[in-house]
Amino acid sequence: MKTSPHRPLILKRRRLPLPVQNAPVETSEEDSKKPPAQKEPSQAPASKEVAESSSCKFPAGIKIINHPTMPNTQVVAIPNNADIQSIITVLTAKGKESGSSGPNKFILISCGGAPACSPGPQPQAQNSNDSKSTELLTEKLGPKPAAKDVNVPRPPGAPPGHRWESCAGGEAAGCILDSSLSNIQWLGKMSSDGLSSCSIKQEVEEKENCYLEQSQVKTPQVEEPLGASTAWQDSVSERPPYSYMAMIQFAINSTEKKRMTLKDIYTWIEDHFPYFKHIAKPGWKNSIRHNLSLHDMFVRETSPNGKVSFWTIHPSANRFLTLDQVFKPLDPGSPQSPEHLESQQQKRPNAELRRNATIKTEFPLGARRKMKPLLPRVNSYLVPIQFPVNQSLVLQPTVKVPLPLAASLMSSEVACHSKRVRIAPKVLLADEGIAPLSAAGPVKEKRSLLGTGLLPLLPVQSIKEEETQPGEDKLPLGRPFKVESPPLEEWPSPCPSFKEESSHSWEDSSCSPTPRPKKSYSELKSPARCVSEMLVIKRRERREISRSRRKQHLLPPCVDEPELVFSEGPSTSGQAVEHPVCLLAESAEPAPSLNCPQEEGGPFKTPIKEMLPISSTPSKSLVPKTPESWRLTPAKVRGLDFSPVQTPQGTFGTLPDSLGLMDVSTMPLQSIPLFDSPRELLNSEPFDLAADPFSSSCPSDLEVPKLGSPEPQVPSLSANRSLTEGLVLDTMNDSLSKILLDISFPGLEEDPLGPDINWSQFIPE
DNA sequence: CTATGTAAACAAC
DNA sequence: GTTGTTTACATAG
Repeated sequence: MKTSPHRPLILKRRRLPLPVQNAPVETSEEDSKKPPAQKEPSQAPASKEVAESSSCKFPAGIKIINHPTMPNTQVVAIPNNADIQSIITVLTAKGKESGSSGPNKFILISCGGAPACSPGPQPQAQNSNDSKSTELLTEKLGPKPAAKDVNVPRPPGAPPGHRWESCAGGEAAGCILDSSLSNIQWLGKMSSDGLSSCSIKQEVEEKENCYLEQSQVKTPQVEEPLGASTAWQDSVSERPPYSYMAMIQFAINSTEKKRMTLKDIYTWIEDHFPYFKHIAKPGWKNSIRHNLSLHDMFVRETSPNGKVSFWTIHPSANRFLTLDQVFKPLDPGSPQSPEHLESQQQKRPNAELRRNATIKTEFPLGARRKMKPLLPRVNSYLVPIQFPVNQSLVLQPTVKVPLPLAASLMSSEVACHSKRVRIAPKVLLADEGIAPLSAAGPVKEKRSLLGTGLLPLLPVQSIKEEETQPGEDKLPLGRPFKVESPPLEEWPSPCPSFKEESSHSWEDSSCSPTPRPKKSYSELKSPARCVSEMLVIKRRERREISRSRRKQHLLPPCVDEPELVFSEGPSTSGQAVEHPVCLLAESAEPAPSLNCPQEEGGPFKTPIKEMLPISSTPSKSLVPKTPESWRLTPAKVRGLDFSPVQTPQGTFGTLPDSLGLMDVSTMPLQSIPLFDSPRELLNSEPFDLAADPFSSSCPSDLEVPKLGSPEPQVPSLSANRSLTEGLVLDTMNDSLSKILLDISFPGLEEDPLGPDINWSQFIPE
């Protein structure tokens, strides 16, 4: 209202229609129209079958071998086309049965199999088809929830103002996917509830079949209507502890398609947080819009006809958070609303929070269940994750460090870094961003919200391209121009306007004192400012530079950032092995050597602010985007509080694909190929195996990125060895972690791991 | 300083 | 009027 002299000059915006949207571009309304009933039944048929057939047994086609060196650990070779979800279920059950005395850790690796069978998205297939495939996938998985789900009637009995989160409404739809098998929450429930291993299947089925049930399970009101009611009522009048950004994410993630119209977002929020409906000033909507525009993680997609805009979450930033995920009863008997929990936590010092969070992920479910959820706001960078940590570890053949250690690392991070523990290892941002690009080549998209859970490692080259270019694209772009169009136009793929960038650098900025990050920022920034400077008053200059809150990018443009797969020596000096994928790219770039965050802030740097520049930093995040830059730019994966998956590559080890735990927990595994043939790795740049990843005392150490050396450390992978991705399922911790396995190749040599195992048998080719 | 919230001015529909 | 973008300003940590 007050016409401030400072009023920015607003340039015209051009809206570009999404290029190819998904073939079936449905409006949210349409989605909503779909009957929820259908969903359940159709849900994850495959997994179900498997589960049923195998109930407590392993599905056929799976090979299990005791790990030669790790006690209570078995290596499970899974056909590509197998239903991972069900396998995990079974293994979990098995592990639980065995308890600590039996096999309780399972290293899952792909043993090939018919790829064709795998419903998972093919890495290579990109383009418009993707969208279709995605759709199909969706269909298979279940009916669409519909944005309207949001409006699903509250459970009878639920207090009016009371928030009946969980699966209610929009989430229901999304829940199906999120919460069903794909959502490993059930694991927790399983253990906490004391379900027998055999009941797992049942559990699963229940979830699949009845999303409402889910809500019941999770929803406090259902469990304890009376007790909670008071608190809940209060909550109605109290502002939820979630930031707008978080709420938007909850809303969007509550839908199956992970997209929502502005209106639906409003509705969802009002439905789930009565405060906004009854108490908040109308301005909250403005804030919502503001947040949507401000944060890069929110991407607007326009339907082909250009009439409908959907807001989505950038795949690389999406952690698939849902309201129910942040909610966790402190104790079985007295559930609390997420808000309360968070509020409580907020009061708590961060350190403590982190600790708790960590514990939560590390401890047995029983204990975990009591952990409070993370905070949404500032401290909430730590996002609650149902499924624990995901780290990538490289198991070396010549294990200097016993595998057990490695495994233990996963479960005992705490011990390692008493200081800071990363609670939720976020999935690597890079993954998604990179994956698509690499595979698609020109087409960037390949999003796989639904289907892509685990993408195969990307070819080095593609990655390279991405990274390289971004780095160079420091072209000044008119700042006012937020270039969405380029991407849109350029990308035929379904994924519309994603401003894709490969990720990298989280660490840069945070990681080290390295000048590089800043440099890039500044470089980028200035160009961006050009326009503004011209147009705007000088007085603002300064401010803009430092404070401008333009769209907050997910990732800083730093291209150099390498992704780490695993770390090297213990506090090594920052030397780390980079992900193969990144290697090339990096080499091209001038990379100053970075030290890891660890050094900086201690042994371990919390992803939180330090590590991940978060979204909100405006000025820094300024990245001029040229049309190309959008494409090429490395993910702007910058921040996220609630947001994005912050794991920068290095931090937890990066996974080339989007397979992070998050994916595991949130996506339907059955549709996802577990991993690709190790061959990819072979073909791609080898890691420097020389460095012993395990030498480092703890996982945290693993993440040291080695940006510096221009020369790729591409030493070489011994001919007889191969790296492949795998998952480690630790039933003791109920954790599922992604790992990199270094295995010796068949026939080539003897297996260092042990005579007992012939790894080659796991490797198809 | 950062992250967030709020208000507001505009622009494009 | 709605939606989307971008500033400005305020505030808490």
